[in-house]
This record gives sequence, structure tokens and C-alpha cells, in this order.
Amino acid sequence: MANMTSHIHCQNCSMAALCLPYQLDQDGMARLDTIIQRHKPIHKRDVLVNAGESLKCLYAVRSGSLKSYTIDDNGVEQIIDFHLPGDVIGFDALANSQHRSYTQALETAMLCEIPMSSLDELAEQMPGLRRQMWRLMSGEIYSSKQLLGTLNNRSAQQRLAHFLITLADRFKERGLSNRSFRLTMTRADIGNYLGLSVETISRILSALQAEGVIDVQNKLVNVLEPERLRELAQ
Amino acid sequence: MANMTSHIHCQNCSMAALCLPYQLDQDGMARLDTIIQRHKPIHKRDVLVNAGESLKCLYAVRSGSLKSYTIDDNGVEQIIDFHLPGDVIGFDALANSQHRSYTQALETAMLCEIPMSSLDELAEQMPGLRRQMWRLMSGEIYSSKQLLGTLNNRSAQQRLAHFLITLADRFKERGLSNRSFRLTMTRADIGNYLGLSVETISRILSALQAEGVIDVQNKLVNVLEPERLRELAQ
DNA sequence: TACTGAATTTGATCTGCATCAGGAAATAGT
DNA sequence: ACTATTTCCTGATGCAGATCAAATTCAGTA
Repeated sequence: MANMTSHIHCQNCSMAALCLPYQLDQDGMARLDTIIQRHKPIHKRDVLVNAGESLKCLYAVRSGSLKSYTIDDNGVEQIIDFHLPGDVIGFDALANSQHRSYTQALETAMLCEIPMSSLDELAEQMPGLRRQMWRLMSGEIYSSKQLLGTLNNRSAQQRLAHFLITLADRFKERGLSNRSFRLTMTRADIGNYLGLSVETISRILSALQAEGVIDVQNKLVNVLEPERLRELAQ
Repeated sequence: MANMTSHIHCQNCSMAALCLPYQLDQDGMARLDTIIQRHKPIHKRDVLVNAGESLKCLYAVRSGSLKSYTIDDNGVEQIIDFHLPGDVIGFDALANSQHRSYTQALETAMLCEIPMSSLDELAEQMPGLRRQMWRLMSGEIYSSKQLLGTLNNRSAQQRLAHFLITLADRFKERGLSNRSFRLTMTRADIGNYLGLSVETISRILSALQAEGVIDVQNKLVNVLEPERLRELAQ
């Protein structure tokens, strides 16, 4: 069945450099492209994967944003990641072939679906793909351990500043503005992720605005003094 | 040059099931074994890898324990991991072929050294090894994200209880007692890892002992009521 | 356009843990 | 065995951020 996005391929995807095709040659990209399936967009609040589901495929984000979270014994949600275009979702499921977390769209999002069985075969034949898998997983290990350091010894303001800087940097990598962007997650999501209450997030955003470091209008953030913000993050 | 541990091989290593050889057949293990180098033990406080060093090889812990940490802009150490026998060290370095953290021995430790170049070749030829690499890295992603959840929304007591439970479970996986074990790290190390002060760690250990949940004599921990402890961790 | 529930903001109060301080115990070095 | 140094414990105090409360704004829907 034809769909409106059938003309999208790894070869012409602007996120390729951040995603699995990184450093593959034209032939490699074409081979990877053949195993990837592209479907209709998913919408805000749609759940892409449930914790406990068996791992059928990885997902690459083409547009939009999502959050991943676990639900603990008390039924409390714990957000562990926000996904932007170019990110690959599902690496934490490889250990036991079972998804460990829920993933939900924060806004309308387009995804590429990469079947694990085919990926495994391709990885055997393509050293570049294998290395990129390692690179992406290693990067995820590194960034989550970095986050540990951020959450452990830092004040609420430092955490939030760090969050904004990291987000801005990620937008820049993706060819978007790192000075002006939209928070697709709620204040509650940010607080949950950073281990802070909603009220604290709101208060600190107001304080940063009062000091002229940023300008916040609802979901829209303007970074007025990037250097000040970076200092505040330490 | 012969050394005193030359008779150790993956084929007879008791940690093989937790380590890279997992699910390899005899032939596979033998091939992996040939690329692995085994050296003299390293001693307490010896530094195995420095942050910034280029990635030459991964290390597998055969005996002893180590800690990995980063040092932030202010020169403050942030512990991100404790390594036990069977653990593989260095996955966070694959992203940019450069170690991201320091790794230091907490006690005398024996290590296996796995050259990256050879590992890459072997992974091409051996699907089982490739899958185990994915499995181990995925597991590390999962556990560090789990830890986020633990540190974010939990009290000091819950964090420490969680730490002790997790450590006990890891000892059990390794064929050791999960009821009685030795903390090779200092209270300061535990506090650093969990985002708590030394004093808090000390106080809570005392409190848990007073309640009869555990018995602590210096570095030695006896878990008297595992179920209570597990409840306290939530 | 009006209605409705969700998200955000701001204020007031309270508490868990950091910090400061001092002493005891254990470990390492000679 | 003895000393120096690190590690550990316990008490007192203060504060950052949680929690409780309530008003306001926003977004989705009919």
C-alpha cells in the first residue's frame, strides 16, 4: 500500500548523520533503507511501545518528539528519556529482547521501523553499521551516566540550566535553532525527569526570565544569554 | 612471557556466563580466548584507565572490584559505576574511541584485556559474540536508567536500601552469598554514587542495624532481614 | 464562542538531608 | 609495635526544595 511518505529514504533523510546510516556508503544506505518500514504518523499521547512487549524492531525518530518512562511498583511514572529526530529508540530492550519502558509521543511524530532480525543480518555483513550500533549504544550509556552526575550533586537551578543547555545543543545538532525552541514536554515531565517538583521548575523558569537569561512564553523558550545559562549549569 | 595466570582461559572461567563468552560454543570461546591478554594483578588505588585515553581495549573483571568516575569542571569526583567480576569495562568509550571516565581498583583485582581491533573482527565472524556485546551494552543502558529512577524520587534510606539489594543480587549472580558480603568501597564512595553525604550513609547504616535489618561491622555487611530491606527499597 | 479539564504560576509552610564540628576507630606505613 | 592518616560515627544547626493550597491561564472540544 502506498502512503504519503513513501518517497522518504535514508539516502535523502536529513537525520541520517545522527542515525543508523552514519558513515555508510551509498550502497550501504540503500541496503539499510530496504529493511526499514515507514508508516503513518503517530499522534500526541499515542503509545509507541509498552514495557514488557517483546522486541520486534527499533524505531528511529524522523520528526516530532517522544518520551520514554517506566512505571514503578507504586504506579509512579519515571521519565528516563526524551527523544528527538535522529534518535533511535529501543536499545535498552536488546538485553532480554523485551522493552523495558513505555514510549509515548509528545506531539505528532513520524517514525522509521527497523526490524531486529533484518538488522542483525545486515550488521553481520556491514562493519560500518555494526560500529554505528556500538557508537549509538555507547553514547547512550555515556549520556545517562553523565546525567547521574548532574542529578547527584547539583542544585535545582543547575539541573534545569543543564537540561535547557543539553536540549539546545541537541536542537543545534539537528540543524535547528539553539536559541529559540519549543518545549514539547510539560513542566511536570521536566520535573519528573530531573527529580524536581513541578512548582520548582515553574519557579526557576520564572527566576531565569526575571534575570533576563531566558524568555519563556508558555512552551516557547528564547535563550537570551546562552553564556550565563551555561555558567549556571556549571 | 609466562605468568602465573596463564592457565586461566575463558573455557574454564567461572565468570564466563556473565561476560563476553556467554552462549558461545567451545570453538567460539577458544577463539575469543586467543585474543585476550591476561596480566599481573593491579592493586588497590591503581588507576586502570584515565578519562581521555584513546580506547585500545575493553577490560573484563576476573576478580576484585573497581570504581569508575568522572571529574567535573570543579574537580569534583562523581562515581558512576562499581565493577564486580564478570563485568566488562569500557563500553562508554566506544562512541568516540576515547575513555570517558577514570577506573580505579578498590582492592587487588585481576583483569582480562580485550583488544578492540581483534574484538571487532571476531564480532564480524561470530553472531553470538555480536549479540552478547549488544546484550551487555543494552543491560548497561537499562541499569543506568533504572538508577536514575532510584535517585530521582526516593529518600536517602530507600536509595541505600536499593544499593544494598542491588549489590547483594549481583553477588548472588556471581555465586557468592547475598546475605553476607564485604563493601570494598568507602562510605564516601557510596554517598557519592547515591548523591548523599557520607554522614547520611553512616547514619542510615546505623539506623538499619538498630532496627535489626542488617548487621554492619566496618566493611562487612550481614543482611538479617532481606525482605524488610527489599521493602525499604520499595 | 463558550465550556471544561489540564497545565502553570505564585504563595506559605514544613522537613529531610547537607553542612559544620568533634571525636573514635580502623588502616597503612615505618 | 607505634604513629600518622584516613575512614567512620554522632550531634547540632540551617536551608533548599517538597508539599499543601489556591488562583490563573491554556488547550481541546462541542
